[in-house]
This record gives sequence, C-alpha cells and structure tokens, in this order.
Amino acid sequence: MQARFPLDAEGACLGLRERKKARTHAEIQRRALALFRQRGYEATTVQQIADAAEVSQSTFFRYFPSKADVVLWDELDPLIVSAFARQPASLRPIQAIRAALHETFAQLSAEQREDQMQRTRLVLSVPELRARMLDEVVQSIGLLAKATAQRTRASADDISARAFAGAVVGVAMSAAFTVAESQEVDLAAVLDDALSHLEAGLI
Amino acid sequence: MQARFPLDAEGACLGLRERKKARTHAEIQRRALALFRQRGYEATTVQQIADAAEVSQSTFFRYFPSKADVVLWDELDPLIVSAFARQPASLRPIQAIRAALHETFAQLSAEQREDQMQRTRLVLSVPELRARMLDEVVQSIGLLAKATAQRTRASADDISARAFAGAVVGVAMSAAFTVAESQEVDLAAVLDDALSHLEAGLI
Amino acid sequence: MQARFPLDAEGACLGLRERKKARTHAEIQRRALALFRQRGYEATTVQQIADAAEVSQSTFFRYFPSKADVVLWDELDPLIVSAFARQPASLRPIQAIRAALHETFAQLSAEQREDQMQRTRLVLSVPELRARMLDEVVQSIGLLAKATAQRTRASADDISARAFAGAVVGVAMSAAFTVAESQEVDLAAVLDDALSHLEAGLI
Amino acid sequence: MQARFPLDAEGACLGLRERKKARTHAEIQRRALALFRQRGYEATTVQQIADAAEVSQSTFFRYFPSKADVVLWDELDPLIVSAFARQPASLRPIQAIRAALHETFAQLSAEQREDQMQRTRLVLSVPELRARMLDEVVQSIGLLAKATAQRTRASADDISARAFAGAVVGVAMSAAFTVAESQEVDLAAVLDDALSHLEAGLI
DNA sequence: ACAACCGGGACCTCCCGTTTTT
DNA sequence: AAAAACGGGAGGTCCCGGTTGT
Repeated sequence: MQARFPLDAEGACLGLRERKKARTHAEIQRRALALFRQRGYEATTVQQIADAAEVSQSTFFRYFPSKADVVLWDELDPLIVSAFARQPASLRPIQAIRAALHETFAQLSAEQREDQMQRTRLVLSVPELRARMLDEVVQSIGLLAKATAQRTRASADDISARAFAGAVVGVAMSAAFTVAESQEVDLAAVLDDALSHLEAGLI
Repeated sequence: MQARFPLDAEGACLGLRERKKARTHAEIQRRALALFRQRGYEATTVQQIADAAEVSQSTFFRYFPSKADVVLWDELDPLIVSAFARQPASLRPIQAIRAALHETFAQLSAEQREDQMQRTRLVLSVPELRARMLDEVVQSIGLLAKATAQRTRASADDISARAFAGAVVGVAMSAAFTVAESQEVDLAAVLDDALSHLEAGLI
Repeated sequence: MQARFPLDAEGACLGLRERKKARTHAEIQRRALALFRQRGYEATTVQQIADAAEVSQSTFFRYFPSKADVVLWDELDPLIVSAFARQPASLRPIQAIRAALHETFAQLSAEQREDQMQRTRLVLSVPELRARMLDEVVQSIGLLAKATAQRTRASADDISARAFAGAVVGVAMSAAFTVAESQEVDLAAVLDDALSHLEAGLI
Repeated sequence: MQARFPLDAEGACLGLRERKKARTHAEIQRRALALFRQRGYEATTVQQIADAAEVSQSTFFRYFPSKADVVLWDELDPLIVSAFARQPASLRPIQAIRAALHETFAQLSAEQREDQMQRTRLVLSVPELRARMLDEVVQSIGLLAKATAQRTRASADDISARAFAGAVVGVAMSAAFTVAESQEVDLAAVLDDALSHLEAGLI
C-alpha cells in the first residue's frame, strides 16, 4: 500500500481536489478503525463503515478495493522509504533507516500512533488480514532494497542491499509482534531499540 | 547400529508404526508436490493426491490438516533450530546460525533441495499459500528468538534476541524471494552469502 | 381474488420467484418426510432427498441449514402466534390462544395434519432431533410471551406473560408426547382438551 | 436423573457404604462444576475432573455415565415429586406443588442453590447439554403427571393430570430461562411467583 | 441489465467398523 | 487384548459460472 494523496513523494503541495480526496480517505479509515475496535473486524459490514463516514458504499469501494484494505493500507512505508532516500550519503544504510524512522514517527500525531497500533493488532489477530500482510512485507523488502541499492550505487538486485532490507523488515516485524503481544505502547521506541542492535552488529 | 532413518529428534530408535507413519507422510508430500508441478496447485484435488499416494482421503487429512499444509509443512525449521542450539557456546548467535544452516543443508539430498525450492516457489506464487505463510514466519521468529535467548542466557523476551531472530528470518525471506524469482538453484549459497553480510555488520 | 397460497404473512401477493421458492421448500420437506417414513431418518441421506425433490444438494442446504431442519422447520408456530395476536382484545390470553389454535388447525389439510404428526413422532424418536428441539421450545416460549405481553400491554419481560407462555407451551409438549405415544390421531383435539383444563384453573 | 444415594424416596437412613458413595458422588460433581466455571465445559476433560476429585477416571465413569451427566444429574426433581406426594390430600395439585417446592428449596444450602444456578446456566449455554435436557424435561413431566394422577385418583394417563404436569414444567422452564438470562439469583422466588399466576388462573 | 437463484464440485470434519501393530 | 491407523461415507461450507426472473 502506498500513500497516495496528501503529498507526493517529493513533498509537493497538492490541489484542492486532491486534498479533499485525502480527507475522505482518512475519514473512512478513521471511522472504520473505530467500528472495528467497537464490534470487531468480521462483525462490521462495509455498509456500516460507509454510513459512519457518511459516504455511499460505492464511494467506499472507490477509495478501498476491499474491506481488508482499510486496515492494510499504510501511508507510513513510502514515507519512510523516501525519508531514507533523503538521508545524507555519508550515513551507512542502517544509520539512514534509523534516522528516517525517527523523522517519520516524529511527525505522527498521538492519534495516528494509536491507529497504527490498532491496525497492527488487527492484522495479527484476524486471519484474513494476516493472510494478506505477507504481500505487504514482500513489497516493503523490495522497495527498501531498491532504495538501498541506489544509496550504495549498487545494482538493484545487489545481494547486500537485499540482505539489509530483509534484516530491517524482519526486525520491524519482530518488533511489531512484540509490541502487539505485550500491549506495549511505543512501537517506535521498541523498533529503534531493536535496530540499534542491528547497527551494533547484533549480539 | 540400527537402521539409519527411523530416529526421532533425540536419535531414539522408532518402532515399525512410527517408521510407517513417517514414510506415508513423506510419500503423500512427495506425490502431492509432483502433481502440483504437473498440473498446478489449484487444479490438483486432494482426492488425486490421495490416489497417487495410494491412501484414502481420510488418511490424507489425518496426515495434513489441509491441502495447503502439504506445501507449508517444513521439516527443516526445527532441524535448523536444534542444530543452532547444539553449536558451541563460544560462537556468536550469527555464527551459530550460519553453522547450523551449513550442517542442515549439507545433510539434504539433491531431491530434498529440489523439493524445498519447489515448495518456496509454490508458496510465493499461490495466494492461498502466501496467505498462510506469515504464520509460519511468525512462528519461526518466535522459535529462533527463544533458542537464542537460551544461548545468551537472556530471558525469553529479550529484545536483542528477538531482534536477532527477526533479522535472520527477514534475511532468509529476502534470500528465498531472490532465489525463487531468479530460478537460481542454490538457496543455501545465497542465504549464507546474505547472512555473511549480517555477520559483517551489514553494509 | 388472487391465488390462495402465494401470500406472505401480511397477505400481500408474491411474485413468481417467491412462489417458486415456497414450492421448492415445501416439496423438499414433503419428499424428505416421505423418505424418512420409508427408510428412517438416519438411513436417508441428504443426497437422496435432493434427488427425490429434483434439486441439487447445494439447493437443499440453501433451503434448510441442516438435515435436521427439514423436520424441525415449522410453519405453524408463527401462524399460531399471529392468529393469537389478531384475536379480540376482550379475550383472556388463554381464550385467545385456544381460538388461535382452532383457527390455525382448521385451515390445515388432512395431509398437512398427517405431516405434522409424523414430524412430531420423528422428533421424539430420533435423539439428534430431540436434542435440537429444546431450542425450538425456548424460542416458542419467547415468541408467545412477547405476543402476550403486547396483548396485556405489559413489558416484554413481564413475569405473568412468561408464566402464561411457559404453561401453554408445556401443555402443548405434554399433549404432543401423549398423542405421539398413543398413535392417537387428533393432536388438535387433545391439545384443546388439555388447554381447557388450563383455562378452568387446572385441577 | 434420579437421586440415588443420600436418602431413598421414603427418607430412610442409609448405611455407611451408601453414605460414602453419596459423598464421592457429590464431591465429583462439586469439583467438576468448579472446573467448568473456571475453564468452561468443553475445555475441561474428564481426566482433570477425576484428578481434582482425587479419584481415577474409571471411578468417574462408575459414578457418571458421561461428562454431560455431571451437569444433568439432578437430585432435586425426585425430591420435589416425593414432597409433592406427601402433601395433604386436601390441597389442589397446584397448591401441593408450590408447597413441595417451598419445602425442598428451604432445605438447600446457599452453596447448593448456587450450584443449581450454575448448572442451569451451563445447560442453557452448551449445545451438547441443551440437547440432552429435553429428555429430562419429558421425564419430569411424566413423573409429575403420574404423581398427580395418584393424588386425584385418576388413571395414569388422565389428560388433566398430564395438562397440569405440562403446565408446571413449562412454567418452570420459562422461569429458569428468565433467571439464567437476567443473572437473577433467586430461582425459587421467580418460580413461585410464576406458579402463583398459574394458581390464580393465569392472566 | 441486474440481481437472485441454481448446479456442481472441492474442501474438510466426523463417525463407525475393520485391520494392523504392539 | 488394547491401542492405533485406516477406509469409506455422510454432513456441511464455500465458491464459481451459468441461468432465469424482474
């Protein structure tokens, strides 16, 4: 899933129409997550979400291909990758990704963090969502590997870039599970802590 | 000395009943993979697999809870983890896991390697299987984290152990994708290469 | 005047599609009961019922959630309750329910009565059906209690309405057992006789 | 289910061996109900019950034919019926049954009442138990009808006796459902209230 | 055209009676 | 002889593609 509306990857400002679309998109997701929290994922119908967001069901489907995508859709990943790409070339990739994560998380509101957490817990607890998540993981590894290769001026399928991307995403998954299980609040802190071990050469 | 194969994880000798079960289990998986190769996963029915393995459909489901499990079932993971646990305590975890992988892959027959590759390709290409694979990944991270914590005498939920496990499994996933995409043959080599970058502190 | 059968509970005329559904539903039940009579309940398979009714097995399960529901499904209960609700407000509930039963039974064909009897005998003789019947009984008590409370302008959980409903359904069960055991034919008469004792203040 | 051990129906005193059996019987049931409360019915195994009651699994099965019977077994029913039979002949059956219920409930300890409530809730919530309960209901109606016919010197299949028994058991079921749903505590009070409506000629 | 309905088939569970292993 | 494994078959769910009623 990619962030589509609020800003493009270069941070350019968007027109009124785009902003409105972005607002609707966010509103639908916000209402849907609230309903999922109240009634559970399966028990909530698309119609209920559409009603809560005051749009028609067909509008819902114009914004999200399916109910699952409301949860899976993630604006963070591409933001992180572009922040990663913007880091000074002097930094090692592991340093750059940590800096990118810092930057990106710092811009999140408390509400956005909470939504993030709830989405993670939902994905891990609902089989249908868990199922689709692997695709997201694969895509993330691919994206990060490509960006890494660009930084190191290696070819796109450079093995060390792929290893790096795999390791980072693996650590992120592991951190997400840990946080989701333990009802811990601060994913960013746990993730950074885990990545610091990676930077220090693991155990 | 007793027969070579019929040993359980502790090396104990197994009775005829257990040997037969192991043989049936392997036979069903072998025939199933062959059919999947010929006709594709969805186009193959459980009944066809059962017929090919010369058992009843009931027996098929006694050995594998679902059709997907024929592909997902993996004998390697626990073998690797136990080999990891057996490595000398002087090795760092990353060295121990590389050694464990060497050991384990070295014992595989060419046929087993080929099956392994085909299973990986199947999982990545069939949505239903990809869906279920995340659960395996989660479980693998958990298993490895636990074994790592035991090596380092840390508590089971130690953050550095989890980070290590996440990184290793992430790198393994990344390597598996690479190999599956490129029709490359030697997963073990690519995986070891990738892990060597992890050991060297990444890029 | 329109066709007699294709009317819904409010007497509205139904389209061809609804008529066809009602006919298929009745046909499946009719054939099933005939087969149960010939071969017994357990010895009859759903496939045989579907064949006899000239539909597919899928269609069978579209009309009846399970094989047991073919026997348990009862068109009488809602008819009786709605007839009960239509009785003049001047009648006491016990008088109203007797009148409702008279009305409803009077409209049954001889064949329908016979089916009713056979269904009762089946339910009482087959453990699986007996098992599920309690749920029907509970539901009937609830329905009748609600309708009674509406007649007496009491709240839905009024204790006297519940007592009344319990007593009526209890008496009906008792009458049904009696009739089923004694191979007696006229359930309506026995039931009315029993309810007359209730109306007279029992013994 | 009948009360087998502590007293026979005439209240005669029993020997030491019988008393011990009764104690074991009660102990098993007590422990089982406690486990069901903690872990749920399905999640509790017979072995766990046997361990908790400090008997072997085979002993468990000598006392209760199946796990379900631990819940279904009811000492109250026969006690109530025998109290009913002992009431003065001058009372109408409905008065006699109310008096019998008063007597019987008055002799219960607070703990026994609580057990009774829990058993009711269990039966209503677990399909397997609900299934078997109808048989108990049928039996209860039969028992009460017979005792009633004896009081009124009618033949055993007298229709008014059966109507009475059906009504009483129906009202009792209705009361039990009400109490179980509403988490109300005092079944005896609700039941007596409901029966008073029956005595007063219903609504 | 649009939705509802239907047939067919795959997947999977449960149970029972038979065979095999211990 | 007890326990485990097996074969067979019925019940039930789900999905897809074709057909029919509105």
